This record gives sequence, structure tokens and C-alpha cells, in this order.
Amino acid sequence: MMQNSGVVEVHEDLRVRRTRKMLVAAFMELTVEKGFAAVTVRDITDRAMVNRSTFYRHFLDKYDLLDQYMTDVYGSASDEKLAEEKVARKKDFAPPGLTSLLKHIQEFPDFYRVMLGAQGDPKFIDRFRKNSERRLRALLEYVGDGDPNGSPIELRLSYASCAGIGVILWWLENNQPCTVEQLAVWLSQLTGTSVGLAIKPTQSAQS
Amino acid sequence: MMQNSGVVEVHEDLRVRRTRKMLVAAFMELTVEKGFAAVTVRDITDRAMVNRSTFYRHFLDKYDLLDQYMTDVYGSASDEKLAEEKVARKKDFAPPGLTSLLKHIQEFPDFYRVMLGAQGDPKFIDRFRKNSERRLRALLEYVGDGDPNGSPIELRLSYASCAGIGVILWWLENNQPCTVEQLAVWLSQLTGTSVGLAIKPTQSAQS
Amino acid sequence: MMQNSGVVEVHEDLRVRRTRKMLVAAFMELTVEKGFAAVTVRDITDRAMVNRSTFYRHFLDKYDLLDQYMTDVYGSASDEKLAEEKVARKKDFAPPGLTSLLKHIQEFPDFYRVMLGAQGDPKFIDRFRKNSERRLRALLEYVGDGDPNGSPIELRLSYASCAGIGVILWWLENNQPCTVEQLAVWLSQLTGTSVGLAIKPTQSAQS
Amino acid sequence: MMQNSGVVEVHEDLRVRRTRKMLVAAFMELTVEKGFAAVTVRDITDRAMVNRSTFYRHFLDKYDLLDQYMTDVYGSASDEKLAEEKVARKKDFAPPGLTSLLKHIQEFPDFYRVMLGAQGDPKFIDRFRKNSERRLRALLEYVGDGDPNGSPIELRLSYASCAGIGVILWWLENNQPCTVEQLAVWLSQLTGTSVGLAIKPTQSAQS
DNA sequence: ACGTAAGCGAGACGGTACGTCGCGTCTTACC
DNA sequence: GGTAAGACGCGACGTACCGTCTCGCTTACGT
Repeated sequence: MMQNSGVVEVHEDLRVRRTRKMLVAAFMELTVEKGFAAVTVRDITDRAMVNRSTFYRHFLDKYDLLDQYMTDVYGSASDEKLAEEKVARKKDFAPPGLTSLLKHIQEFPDFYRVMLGAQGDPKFIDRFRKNSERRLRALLEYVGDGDPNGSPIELRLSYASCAGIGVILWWLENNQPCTVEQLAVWLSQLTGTSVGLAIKPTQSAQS
Repeated sequence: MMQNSGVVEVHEDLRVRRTRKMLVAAFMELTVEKGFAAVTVRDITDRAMVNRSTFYRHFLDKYDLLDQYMTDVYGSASDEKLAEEKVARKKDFAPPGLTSLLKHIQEFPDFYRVMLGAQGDPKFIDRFRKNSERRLRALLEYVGDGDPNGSPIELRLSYASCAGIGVILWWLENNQPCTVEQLAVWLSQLTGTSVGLAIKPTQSAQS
Repeated sequence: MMQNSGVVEVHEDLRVRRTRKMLVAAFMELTVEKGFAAVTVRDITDRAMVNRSTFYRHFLDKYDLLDQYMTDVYGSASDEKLAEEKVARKKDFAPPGLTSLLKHIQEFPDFYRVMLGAQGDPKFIDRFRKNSERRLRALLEYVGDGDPNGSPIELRLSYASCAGIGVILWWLENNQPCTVEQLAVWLSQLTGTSVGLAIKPTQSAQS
Repeated sequence: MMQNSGVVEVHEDLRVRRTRKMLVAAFMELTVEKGFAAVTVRDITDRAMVNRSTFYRHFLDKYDLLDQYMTDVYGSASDEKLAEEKVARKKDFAPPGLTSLLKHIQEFPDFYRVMLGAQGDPKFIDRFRKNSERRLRALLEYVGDGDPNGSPIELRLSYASCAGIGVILWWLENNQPCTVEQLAVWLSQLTGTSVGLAIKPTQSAQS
């Protein structure tokens, strides 16, 4: 029953990698089409042209599939990423971690649009939010707190990390009306103001 | 099939009202206990001590129950409320609509904590967010746009309305560490800054 | 989970009786066609034109179906039957219990042919055998033991009750080449000799 | 698909013989423990410490394993045995074939107890029965038919061969309460009487 | 003795059946 | 005659075995 969730096998069976890839792809397509809740394991395996029982050899259920995918994508990676984040953020640029996150989202815009919206999954949203909050907290710790209006720092963190989702949703629901870089700048400016980052961005990049 | 969903019967049968009340109460309790997704119709009717088929005489399914409940609570009401909102908001107070919303949440803190979090329902979150966005847009239209950093107004609206959820979640997940009024002030200050409301709050109320 | 196995409901729902009847009939047909082991629940429900899950509302599995059927047929009945058996058996007639058993078998000859043969079920055979042994033991107790060759009475009981199955199989596999009455006489003569019944049959009834 | 079932290889690979032996042993143990039906291929290979796919290199399935084992034990052998049988049976001794069969059973009493009982396999029982019937028919052909009560000879054969199983079951289920020789004498006496063998046993051997 | 063909371990995969659960509809027995 | 009780159709779930199929390794055998 070892599902080796998240464990990175260096050299996995070719068949295994192919099967997992097809299952993940089918899952994402179907999620976009009918919303996360409506996707069944049978749907996924039919689309992936894989036997249903094979699905269960790789994943416990669709939630586990999503989990493993998320862990693959920005799982424990963020730990090292956060370190370079602190170094990279000089003064008025958007943090590179944010930009790369947005770039990843840009690869699967429909999937994120659905998953973060009304057809999505609350656990996914929560995970996304907590992730943002973690990154933000690390950033804040580095640059300091300007304490804009006396509200608790935790409140402001929760405010800003949730707000980030709103920005991404706006971007996705309006067919990405600006570049990733532009969006990153706007978002980090807004975030900076809300959270009270001590370092103020001095200029805004134009799209 | 006529489920008279959402239609407000002026004088309903006493038994009907009692049954609905018990079903709604059971639903809310169970949602708090096991999360929205895990609640089944059988759970609800068992808890409410009502036959399962009776449930279907009142609601299409648990989503419909939630819907009807939401509509009852702040359904079409907001239209009139919004009007008085515009009048009420003088200069530096939190908008009364916000305060009354928070007060309502305060009556069912566990329910909202669950429903807006990882065990909640994406449709509920979405509805909540859209509602906030609508109220905010109406407010903005009234007080004008200070255009803080050149980002599109729609982006800032999405940012701020989502952020509001973050603040409420913080409040609920930390056992309401401040009064509703204090929270309303902090939230409206943050919102004002993010969205770029022309009228700035000048002071913060102390809890 | 209450399957009320064997409990006789006086007035069961019409639908329930119809469904159970159809399931049992389908089960018996299929057993004849493909042997007991090869019959699946799906087979049964398809044939009975009933949804598969409905099967599980009535029976735990096909073994339970068989069990309930057996209990219905000659379940606890034998207890009272055995009493009249002792009275009825005068001198040289086959015991009426045997005749009625054979008559029941004659109603479903194919079913018994299969179930007692190579395509049958060992538990069924065992149950059948134990039943015969019980009847025989009761009979023996009444008429006394002639002790033919010094072998233990239990050995002879096991011998004779198993032998009865052989006779029935012969009868069924050869398309019932004689009447039930004739068969009963032959079988009870053979049994009497084997077991050592004190009362000897004096003549054989002709078909 | 060539499984060379039943074909006797003169010089088989050492590994092959070892593997088959372990599989058969594991199968018999497990059959005793959980009954034939409940034994799975995985059970067998786990117990035999052999890979599951190796099982399928030797046997089609567990039925085939049983079949091959049965054929090994008293497969076509009986043909020659039957010849000497006719010679050996003088007057009042149990036929030597019967005794040697019982001796074989005595080597694996638990296995036969299970396989012939409620946890056994109907095909096995049938095969056993048919084998007995064949032996009995051959015997009868040699010694003649005393025609005891007018019942068809085939009926009496079926009666007696089935009865033999009853005797063996009695013996096994009661922990072999007498010697093989004693049992053989009793059984052949009973059989003789039932079937109507012309030669009567004149004395009974004492255990 | 030693190279080679085989037997074997490991395990992914397509299948099929299982028994359970929850849904929403619809019938029936009973008050 | 109207309603609660619950039977039913439907379909997804996760599990368990089955039998097939690679793919390397190792091991007994035959020259």
C-alpha cells in the first residue's frame, strides 16, 4: 500500500512514468471541463486510456493525485527557493519567486482558473493560500514591517495572501490581459502596501 | 418537482417551518463537525430526526439547502442595504453593511470558519467573494477612485474582496481576538488603501 | 445490516417478495447453466432484471441466498416432520419424509443435479448430507439397531447418509428413470440393510 | 500456454522440482487452514516463498495444481492396479486397492478431511466418487452380481461409491478411530452387502 | 569448467467481481 | 386518501484476485 507519495524515484519504470503522466493530464483536462468535484476516477482512466485499477496503483484517489501533483510542482522546493528569494529581492522588483509561480500558472491557466474558483477544491485553495502566506511571512521577516495602521501583522498576512488569489483569479478570468511581469509588479506593490513592507517600490514597470 | 426554491412564503405551515429549521440546524452542526463535503443527506435527516424523503420535499440537495439559507440570510437584501450604505458612510467609519455582515458571521463563527476554509465549499467561497466585490464596487462608485498605482480597478477590486475573506478567516481561526467593530475598521482601512478609496479613514477605533 | 435471514415476515412488501422471487429463480437457472461457482451477483441481477445493489438489500452474497432458500425449503420444518415420521413408518413403506424430500427435489431436478455434483457447492452437499444423517439417526433411534457386522453405528450412519446422495445423483443424472415412490422404496431398503434397521421391509412397492 | 499438464518429464530441472514441491505443499497446508475456496494464488506463493508469476509457469491455476497432484497420485495408475486387484481379491479380504487408497489418505488426513467436506471442492469430491465407482464396477464385473433387491445395478453402484466417501469422512472427522485395515474390512463388507456382491465375506478381521 | 539457456524475482498492467455508500425517485402499506 | 417508510435504480467507490507481460539476474545443465 506504499504509495511513495512525493518520494522522488530517480529511475522509475518507463511504463510508470507514462501512465502517471497520462493520468495527470486527463485529470487536469477533466477538471477544466467539468469542475473538480464532478471528475470521477472512471472519467480520468477512460480519458487516459488506462484501466481503472491501474489508477489505484498510483494514487489513493483524485485528491491524492492532486496532492502528489502539487508536491511535485512546488512541494518542498519552496524551501530552497525561499532562500534565494531573500537574496534576489533587491529593492523595487517583484520577488522572483512570485514571477516563477505566475509563470507556472500561466502554463495551465484553465486549470488554475477552475481550481481557484467556484468549481475548484477548498483544500486546494487553502493550500495555495497557506503557501502564499508562508512565502510572504518569510519575505516580511527579511525586509521588516512598516506597521501601517496598527492592525496585527498576522491579520495583514492573511489579508494579503488571500488577496493574491483574487489577483490571480482576475488575471485568469479575464484571459491574462497583461504580462506575467506586469502582474507580478502590481501584485507586489499592492501586497507591499497592505502588509506594510518597509521597502517601498519606487517605480512601476509598464506593460 | 416544484421545490419553490427561494420563494418566500409569507405564512408557511408551522410544521414546515419547524422541519426546515431543524434541517438547517442539523446541516450547520454537521458541517462544522465533518466539513461540508462529508455531510450527507442521511446525516442531516438523522440528526434532525426527520425522514430522509422529507428532506427532498424541502430541498433539492444539500447545495440547495445552503443556497436557500444564504438567500434567506443576505439574499436580495443587499440591494436595499447598499442604498443606505452610501448614505451611512460618512468619513472614517467602517461601512455599516460590513459591520452587520461581521455580526452575522459572529453568530455562526464555526460554520463560517469551516465553510470558508479547507473543509468548505468552493461555490460558497465564490459567492461570498462575489458578494464582497459587489458591495465594494458600489462603494467605490460612490466615493471615487484614488488610483494608487496604475493597476486596473477590476484587479484591485478582486484583490480587496478576496482579501476580506482572509481577514475573516484570520479572525475566526484565532477565536475572534478583537471586537467586530475593531475588525471592521481594520478591514476597511486595509481595503481603502488597496482599492484606492478617495476618502481616507483618519483614525482607528480602539477595541 | 439486518438481513433478517430466515425470519419469516408475515406480510412483506409486495415488491420485496417479487424481487426475492425473481432473484432466487435467476440464481437457480444460472446455477444449472454454468455451475454454482461461476454464477456472479451481476449474472443474477441481470437475469432477474433487478439492479445489482438491490441484491445486496436482500442477501449478503450468493451463499446467503442459497442459505435462505434452503432454510425456507426444509429449514426448521424437519423438526415437526420428524415426529410424524416415527408414527407414520409402519413396516415396509418408505418413510414419508423421504418421499416428500424426493418430491421436492423432483420440482428442481436440474438444480439438485448440478448442486450435488461436480459443479455444485461443497457446503450445500455437506448440509444435505448432515440433514440426511439427522433424519436417519432419528429413525434409527425409533426402530432400533440390528447391528449387522460390528461396525460402529456412526460409521454406518455416515455411510448410509452419504449413499443417499449417490442414489439421488443417479436418479437425476439418468433423467429420473423411475417414480419417486419406487426410488424411495429402493433407497430405504438399501439404507435399512446398510444401517441395520431391525425392522426389515418385506416387499417392494411397484411403480 | 503449453503447461505440459500431467506429462511426466523424466529429468526435470532441479529448480523446477523444488518449486513445484513447495507450491504443492503450501497449497495443501493452506487448504487445511482455510478451505479450498479461500486459498488464493498469492497465498500459495507467499507461503511457498516463490514469486507469484512463477506459479503460473507451472500451473494454470489452483484447480490445475490440484488436478496435476491428483493425476500424480492415482492418475492413470489405477488401470494396472485394477488388474492385480482382480487377482488379489480371494474371498473375504478387503480389496488391496482399497487398503492402499486408505493408506494414501492416511498420509494427508487433514487434507482429505477438508477436501471431501464442507470446505472442499465439488470437482474433487466428484472425481473421488467417480474413481470409487470405477473401481467398484470393475470389481463387480469380476465377482458377479447377487441382485439383492431388484434395484438397478447402476443405482447400487452410485449408492455404494458415494457411501465410501461417508465412511472415509467419518474416519477422518473422528481422528481415525481404527486402523486402516479394520476400516477397509468394514467398508468392503458394507459395500458388498449394498451392491450385492456374490461372494460374501465370511469373517471380520479384528483391529 | 564453464558458457548458456532456463528458471526465477519483481512488478506493471488490463480485467472482472466484489461489497458499500450515497443519491434522488417512486411505490406501498398503514393511519 | 394522504403520508412516512423504505424499496428501488443508478452509479461511483476502493479492494482483491486474476492471468499476462516484460525485463534483468542467477543458477543449474550439458558439452
